Amino acid sequence: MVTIRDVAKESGFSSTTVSIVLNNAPLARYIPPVTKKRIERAAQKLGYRPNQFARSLRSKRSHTVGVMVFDMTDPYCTLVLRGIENTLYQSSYLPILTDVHNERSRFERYLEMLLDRRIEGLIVLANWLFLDINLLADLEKSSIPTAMIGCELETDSISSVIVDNEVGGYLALEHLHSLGHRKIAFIRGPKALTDSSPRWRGIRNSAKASGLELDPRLILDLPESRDPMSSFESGQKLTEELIRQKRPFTALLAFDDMSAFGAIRALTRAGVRVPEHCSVIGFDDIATSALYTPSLTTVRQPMEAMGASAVGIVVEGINGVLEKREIPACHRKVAPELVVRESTRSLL
Amino acid sequence: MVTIRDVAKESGFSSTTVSIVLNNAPLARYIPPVTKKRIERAAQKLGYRPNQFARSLRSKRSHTVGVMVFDMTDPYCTLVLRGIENTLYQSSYLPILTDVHNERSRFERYLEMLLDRRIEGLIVLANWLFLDINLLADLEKSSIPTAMIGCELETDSISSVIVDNEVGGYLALEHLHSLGHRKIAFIRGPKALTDSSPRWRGIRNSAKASGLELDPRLILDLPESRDPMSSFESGQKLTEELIRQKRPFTALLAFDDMSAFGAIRALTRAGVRVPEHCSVIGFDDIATSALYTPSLTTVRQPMEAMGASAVGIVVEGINGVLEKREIPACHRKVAPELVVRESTRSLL
DNA sequence: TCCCGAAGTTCGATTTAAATG
DNA sequence: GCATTTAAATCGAACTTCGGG
Repeated sequence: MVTIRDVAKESGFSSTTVSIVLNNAPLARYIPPVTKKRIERAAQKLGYRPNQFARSLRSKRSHTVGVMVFDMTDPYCTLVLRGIENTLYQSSYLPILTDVHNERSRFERYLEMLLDRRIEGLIVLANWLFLDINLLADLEKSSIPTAMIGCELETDSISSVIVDNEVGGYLALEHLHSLGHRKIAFIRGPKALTDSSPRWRGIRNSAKASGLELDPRLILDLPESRDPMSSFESGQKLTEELIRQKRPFTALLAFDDMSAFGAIRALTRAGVRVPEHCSVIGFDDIATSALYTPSLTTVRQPMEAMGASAVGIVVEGINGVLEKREIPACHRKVAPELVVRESTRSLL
Repeated sequence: MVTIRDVAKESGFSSTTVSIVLNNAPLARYIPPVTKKRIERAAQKLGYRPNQFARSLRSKRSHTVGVMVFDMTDPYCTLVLRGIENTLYQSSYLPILTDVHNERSRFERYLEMLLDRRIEGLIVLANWLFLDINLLADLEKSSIPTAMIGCELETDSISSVIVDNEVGGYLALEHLHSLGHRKIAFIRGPKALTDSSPRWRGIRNSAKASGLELDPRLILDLPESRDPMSSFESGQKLTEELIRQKRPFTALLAFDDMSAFGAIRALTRAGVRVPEHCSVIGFDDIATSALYTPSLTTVRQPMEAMGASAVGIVVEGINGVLEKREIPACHRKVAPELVVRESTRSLL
């Protein structure tokens, strides 16, 4: 490996001067262009690559941000990660992505690894269940700026970025109602998911606002689970149940896109065509939703923007730490957006 | 930050002894249990966490493997990444994942960053186009064990793991033929993709073996593109063209699952039901394929296994470097598997 | 005083060589 | 020679201090 001393020797200057020139440090002002040229050419020639370990050891900086995802296979992740990656790239931080598979042991081990690598910030993508996160214990004392996406913590030391579930629920039902649907079935989220209750609140508010009455027998709940795939399967099962029940409904509002796909599968198999005989609306707008047949009407979470926003918070936090400013945690709630596609149709 | 010297002071021993004990180095044999206990308790008490930068600086090891993906939003990636992550986790290497968005500039910048971080191995997931990879230039001299997934290079310094496209193509057509289909439409891959030609070769071989004649007017090609989404759109467009042409066909063999989805969308919109009026088969078995309505019959690439296999090669290569053994590059071709679901149906 | 460059110290852990009883 | 411990050198870069012109 070629070191700074090799460059010094090759160029005929001391390693101090080489360091100053290559880093364009303040003192570089005084160094004549000829010297700079010579040094730069020497570095070029030898293929000098500063050792980041030495540099980090000295500077106590890693230019690294940890990213923990609870389940990479959840399609919800991909676009959020895109947003994170893009924004970090612009800030010249290198993300270190870990996937904890919703397992406590992995969570702990990866957290240790990230801490060992001296990450300067942390972004947690808590996309699916598994709650009793005692990040706090290990994190609060480390004073690493942290942002969670998709889940808000009571603590005020950890920032968060979440979608406004209540508005989203409201939009979804409002859309179905405006199309003339009155007999509507609902698949609610699992109770343990923090998204579930505000989303349902928005639905109830929307119902109240339009004078719609909700039939309790058309309201079902997804079971607890730590697997995104189960959302699909449960969506399918619950819808089959709904059909067996023979209570008529002309539209179905699913908790998320995955359960909506399950519902469509069940309906189609039962000979109920979507959207001709029954409209279906989802939530999230994952990549598959646009590709589905029929393409899915849904409430979009601005996932890339959410990822970018989390990075913004964390980078701001890092700057705060560097300048010894105290930056309070912030909690952002972003607005979702209705995306109308083929799976919903007007009764009018 | 608490250093080894703090632990030394706290325990009453020198930092040398502390290091020996905590690392359980060979010399630890001579150190009496009492001393060890004292040191361990001191470390515990202070919450000592060895500085990886200092350690890496000394040992010249990073315990890190770089992973470059050409496009994270390609659904093909997710499961491969799972396989990579899982296997690296077991080997105690930390993956550093970068997404180059199929952009040359990002590729180069991220490669620099990874090299700066002294990755000990590299895995490249070349899932979609963008060929003229001159990795070689930067990589061969660095002597970092490298494995590519999904794309085989002529060079023999870089290992590869690819699916046996020819077998896959064979399986796909054989399946349709065995169901009684004789008028079959084909959507081939873009010419620039290395997967395209062997896959087509397998199809032709299968046709020959069963005495099936291929109608050139039912054979279309996906255009070049560096966006996985375009595969869907093009699949849809080409199928619409096919339908407009009014040449009858009872089955369609798509290049990949995305184009198959596009085809299904086009067929469905045209009132052709899948699989009642037309069977469709894809390639890859991405996550969405099982969720689609109808669920997609396809040729599965064992993606997790491919990821794991690449890690195996790279870790083996790292061990080789450490022991100064010369490990030749290896090229693995894994067998695909037919997955029969709802989108294909027998004519018999 | 201003400009230029070098010698020496520091970061934190590992390792070699060596000093004790 | 053996068990036990440690001082000092090392890794590579950056910064502080200082001297010569």
